[in-house]
Amino acid sequence: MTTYDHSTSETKWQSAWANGETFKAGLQGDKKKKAYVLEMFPYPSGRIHMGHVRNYAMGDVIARYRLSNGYDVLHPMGWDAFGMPAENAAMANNTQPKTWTYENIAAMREQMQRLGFALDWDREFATCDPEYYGQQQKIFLEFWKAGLIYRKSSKVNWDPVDHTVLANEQVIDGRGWRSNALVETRELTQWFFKITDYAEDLLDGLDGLDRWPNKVKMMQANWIGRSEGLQFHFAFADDTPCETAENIEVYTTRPDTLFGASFVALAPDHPIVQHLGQSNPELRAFSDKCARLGTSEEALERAEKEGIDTGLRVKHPFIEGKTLPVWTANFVLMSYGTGAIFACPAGDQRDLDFARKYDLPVVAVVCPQDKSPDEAEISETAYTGPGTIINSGFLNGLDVETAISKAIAAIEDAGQGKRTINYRLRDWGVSRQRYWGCPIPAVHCDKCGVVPVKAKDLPIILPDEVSFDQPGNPLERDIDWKTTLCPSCGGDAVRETDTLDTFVDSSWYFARFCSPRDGAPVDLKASKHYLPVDQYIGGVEHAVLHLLYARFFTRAMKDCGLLDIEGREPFAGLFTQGMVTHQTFKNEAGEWLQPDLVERKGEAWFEKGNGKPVVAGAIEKMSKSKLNTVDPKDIIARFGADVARWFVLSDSPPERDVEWTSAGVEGANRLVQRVWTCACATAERTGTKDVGEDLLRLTHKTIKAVGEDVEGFRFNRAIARLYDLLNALRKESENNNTAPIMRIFTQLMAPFAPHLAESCWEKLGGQGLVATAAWPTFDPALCEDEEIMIPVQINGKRRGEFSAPRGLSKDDAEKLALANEGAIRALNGLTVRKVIIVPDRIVNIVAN
RNA sequence: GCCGGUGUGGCGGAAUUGGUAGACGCGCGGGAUUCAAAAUCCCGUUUCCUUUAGGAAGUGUCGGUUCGAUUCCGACCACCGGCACCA
Repeated sequence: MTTYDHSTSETKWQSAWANGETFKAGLQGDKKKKAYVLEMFPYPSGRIHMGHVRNYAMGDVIARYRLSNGYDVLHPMGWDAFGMPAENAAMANNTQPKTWTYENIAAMREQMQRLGFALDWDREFATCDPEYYGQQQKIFLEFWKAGLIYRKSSKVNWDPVDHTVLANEQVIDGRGWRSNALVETRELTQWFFKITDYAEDLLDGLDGLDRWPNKVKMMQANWIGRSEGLQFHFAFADDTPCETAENIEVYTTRPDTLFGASFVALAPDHPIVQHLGQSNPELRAFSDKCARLGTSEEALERAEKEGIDTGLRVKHPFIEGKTLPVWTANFVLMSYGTGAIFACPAGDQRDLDFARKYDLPVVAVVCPQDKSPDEAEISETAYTGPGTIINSGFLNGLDVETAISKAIAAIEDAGQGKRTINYRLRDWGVSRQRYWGCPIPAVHCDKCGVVPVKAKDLPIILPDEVSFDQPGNPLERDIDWKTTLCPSCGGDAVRETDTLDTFVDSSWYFARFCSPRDGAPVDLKASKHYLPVDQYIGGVEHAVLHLLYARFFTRAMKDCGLLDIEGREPFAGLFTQGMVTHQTFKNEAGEWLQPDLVERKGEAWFEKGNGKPVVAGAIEKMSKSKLNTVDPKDIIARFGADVARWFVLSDSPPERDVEWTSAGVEGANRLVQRVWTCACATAERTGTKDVGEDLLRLTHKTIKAVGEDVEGFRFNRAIARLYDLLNALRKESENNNTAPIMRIFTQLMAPFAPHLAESCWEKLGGQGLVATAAWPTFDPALCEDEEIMIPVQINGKRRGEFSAPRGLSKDDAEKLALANEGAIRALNGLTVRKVIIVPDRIVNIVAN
């Protein structure tokens, strides 16, 4: 018997799998019974980290389990390879994004292959391959033809020093991350996908996603934010006409509170405010200040509520002669509804805070059930619940629901507005003023305007070499690349230099995996066979955007005839795993530091080597940009791939976040050695007697439980059960033939520690590869014990227990409980009032 | 700020979803083996009080429903994710 040598074993079995095309889709299992298992593909940052190992190990367990259960498994891998980090690296290291990206991909592929994942590498691609983004450009043209694409002006964060557009992430406290200049907002004409056309469809589709976590469905529903309400207009008061607008269009979900309206508020970037600002410096200053908050909704919402009176007044629609002041306020978003609201401070906390701050009137209009109208007055807390309408003319006495309908009817009758369904979801802006992305296949011609590139001229390939010595988008300065002929008139024209949001790349890659080398974006037969993805696995951080965009793409592609799929949903099953987090560190200059360059002395942290003080930051998900990643290479080198895989799955429930610690890796390594020792000892045993009934029962229970745990993503529990079975196996008498049980153990362990399992399988005389061996079955009769322990409680506290056969009658259970020694002791001096018996579970005696 | 989530021993966590709280692993303590160590094996390990045995408290905090609550309800606290140009 030798110690288990992981590196020999890994090399051996990885090449055996590769040579046997074990994980190639379409070659194993039953073609009619397919399983498409997919983990969200990684951004090629250069090195994999423990978060990747956890993510891909989970998918691998599922893929291997399905393979053992006779499925034709599609389990591919690729690279989400466009995006900003490549440009940043190019600037920092004087290299090209393309070079940097493909080198990273090579390094990460190598690391992943060492982990022995059951992947079909023949289907690999990167989104920055022209073969991929060329197909994406075809999709773009089809969407354009279908009316799903348009251009409009919208805001970007502008760095006035670097002359470049900044991502929200690059705006820190209102300043550019590199230049430290105060960020401005600029209007640019940009490309949009009409995702709002699918708002209702995307919302409805959530109902059918029974294998999605509720939290994700809820977040998506809230994001789409369907609301029913009233869109109507306020006419300007006679003494304050407005030059640019006839009236103010507002949207409200609470028209029942119109009588409580105390002001109208416009977004700071509302056209009316912009216009007034031209002649009102105070107003302009306010708009400018709001613009400096950047474009992120978070920044806008967290800013202190402020506003300014525009001086305009509007007529109240229901109260003759009453007018309301028109303010502009930073909590009103131009992007939602009409960019204008009416405020009823009594019924909305933000409106109330604002009204108190600027001394605007507050009139209670909804009286809660448990209060009388004179108690309904509002002080510091707005009332948003149900109740009876008061102080509201013709709506008085109605409940909220009825009042809403009646108010809408009144406005509609007066021709001032109509019932409207509104969505929070906005159209998807896909323009990026960057080089390292998929070029938008459009041409600007002075004569013909914006013209689509002809499909036969695709792909529009990015230039390989660009210069980053000036800020801004290198494509704009690349005259050779930019200059072209108009596809329509043949005259001189220029290419569109905006590239696509990288979310576009990841919105259909799962479909491309079905036929990765096809001349069309997706081969319809292949997509019909393999889609939808049966099990999609990725971080919760993608719960809204990526998943919503992919759902939109699936619908749009299907409607354009680019995709064939049963139903309209790309991911039938979704599992959102928790993140692997780690403390972040910064030096005095505010630069991120790697955890392994930092050491702790007492309560404080210092840089290793130079001893400079270090600021310990938040514990956040591992990400290359914050340098708080932990590379699995040391663990793999010391203990092997199986230990790394086993360890990341063994302790924490997959959906929970884990703070990274290597404490316990030795435990996983001990297990691997113990399994190998046990397998070797088993193979050498000569005992021929059947194993004991306890072990047999435990084995069947374990087969059942591990299967259920794997299907339910409870890998930590499955592993705990494997420990149990192994412990029992090791205690079994030398005289018994444990080989059949050890072979079952090996199979159950295989999805978690596949190399070790192959070695054990071979040692134990298993046929072929354990990877493709049929999953063991269990006998339900052996999964339940005949004798069970039943606890006895007195007044809810456990005082004893007795052993009894399963299915014991209630009468017998009561007798045995009352005769129980512990129960008798506890009942001393008490009178039994009631006995509660849950069969095969518990007996609770109530006494006093 | 808004939306979603999480909270159980020294640590990661388990608990058949309202029925014995702490499975399994890590760590720690004790022992065996060894010239010694490593490795391995065995035993113990929620806290506190009494020590064969027993009792009390205990699942972020406070309160509620129930014969019985980690599980259901209400309020609060802490942390994490997302917020449309990070991916």
